[in-house]
Amino acid sequence: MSNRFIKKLANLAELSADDRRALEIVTAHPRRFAARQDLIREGDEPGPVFVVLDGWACRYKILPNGLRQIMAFLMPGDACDLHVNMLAAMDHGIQAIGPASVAMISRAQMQAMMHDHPAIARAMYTAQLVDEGIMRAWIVSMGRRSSIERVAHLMCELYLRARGAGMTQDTEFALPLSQIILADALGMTPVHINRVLKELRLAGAMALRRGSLTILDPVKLVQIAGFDENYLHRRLRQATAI
Amino acid sequence: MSNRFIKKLANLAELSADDRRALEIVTAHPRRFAARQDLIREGDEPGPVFVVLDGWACRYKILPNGLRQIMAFLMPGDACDLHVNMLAAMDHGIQAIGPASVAMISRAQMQAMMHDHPAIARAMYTAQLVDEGIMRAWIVSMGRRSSIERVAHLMCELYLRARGAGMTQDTEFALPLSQIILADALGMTPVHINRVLKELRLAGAMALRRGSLTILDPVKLVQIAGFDENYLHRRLRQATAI
DNA sequence: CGGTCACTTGAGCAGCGTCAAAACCCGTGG
DNA sequence: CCACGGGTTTTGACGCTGCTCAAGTGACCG
Repeated sequence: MSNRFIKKLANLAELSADDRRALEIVTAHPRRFAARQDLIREGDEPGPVFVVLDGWACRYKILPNGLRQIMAFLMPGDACDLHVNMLAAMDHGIQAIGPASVAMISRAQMQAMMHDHPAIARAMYTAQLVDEGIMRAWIVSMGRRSSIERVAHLMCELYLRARGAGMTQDTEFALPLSQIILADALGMTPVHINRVLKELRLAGAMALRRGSLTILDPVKLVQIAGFDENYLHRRLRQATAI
Repeated sequence: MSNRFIKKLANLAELSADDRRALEIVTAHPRRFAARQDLIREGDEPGPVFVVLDGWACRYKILPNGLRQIMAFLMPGDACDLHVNMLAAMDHGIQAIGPASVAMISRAQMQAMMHDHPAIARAMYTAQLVDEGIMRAWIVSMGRRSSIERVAHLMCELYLRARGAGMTQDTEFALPLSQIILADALGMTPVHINRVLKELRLAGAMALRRGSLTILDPVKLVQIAGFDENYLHRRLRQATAI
């Protein structure tokens, strides 16, 4: 029975039974985090690599004036940077959004595994590239999209990512993000998020309520967002030599 | 006589004479690009790793409606992602801003060099982490800073990065970016950029003109920007094992 | 059943965009 | 050397998107 991490990596590279076993071992003893608990804080010295197995987390930063900006969502299956611990201090925090279960893989473990399992290494590097693509897409959204386009675009992204981890049923999936969290991620105020969600609902594009998102009209949603899934790199280069 | 790339990497790891020689070789035959010429376009298959030796470039994306968003500046010494060619297609373009000189290092060359020169590998990975930190800082800026804060923050960043590559003299450095380019990078309109630059000039914080930026009052500029240099990781972890 | 938190809605405002015109800069060619 | 032309910079007037402030409703939990 494989977890979300394995499922996600399997989308990015061909994994042998042996590879899967190694991943099982390394994620066997996750740690539980409470809602709003920090996995690591800005300024802390980086430690193990985090892999979210269950629940959601986010990377965030608090400005001097108290405003918060979320820079990435980590959903089940997502890991954070491989090489962080070359740095002396974290430049941002990572926080559980709801209760979450997180595997913590030491640098040594990680290195051994990637050395012994090239396919895993390949998948991890690819995942990292996709994460960078997502960051760039966020920059584009914040810079050049209107609020309704921004919200629609994020929902398209999260839906596809959730589907990649096998977390969607049909047109619906669990999205445990409050409007406050969405506001912090999209650089808006909660009240404006609320109005935009209403507009999207009335337009018949999507409906977000009580922790789950329903895509009412995928075509319309994609069109509002100006969404192009290129950057998620679901179609990878075939047979990459290491 | 070492180039900007070597100078930058030397800030990130202890480089031996041998390491430096390897870097010299691999950057010995740069290619020249004209202003506005693409190094690579969105949709293209990724090829060699680019290293900007002279001039500036930017990562960018054009939206369906014709708007452009710049997601990163590459100044002399900067390289682009190590592992890109695991992906089938670029999700963004890279373009020279003015005339530029760019080394193109093949995957094979890069891998051999990083294998034979662990210090170079370390420096490259660290540079990559810093670049990610910069992207996150841009997200924060776009989401939660006012236009004047955003401009001031970018200038602080560019000044420190330029200094790291030895490209500043005292309080001034060459910044060959038009107001149009700045607008595309900061998610604003050129006319508003213009007004903000005027405001910063009148406030006695900084003056940008004719391709060069003068910091008039560093303290004031940093204060306006709410700038915290953490994310550039100029203080690295000591003696990192690989 | 009361307290806290998230959500919802309205009214008014301001930061930044739009549109437009003029001044400037610089390379080019007569 | 000067006139020309394209791009950039500058400035003004006006409007819209999204923020602020405020009040009220609903959901969940102890």
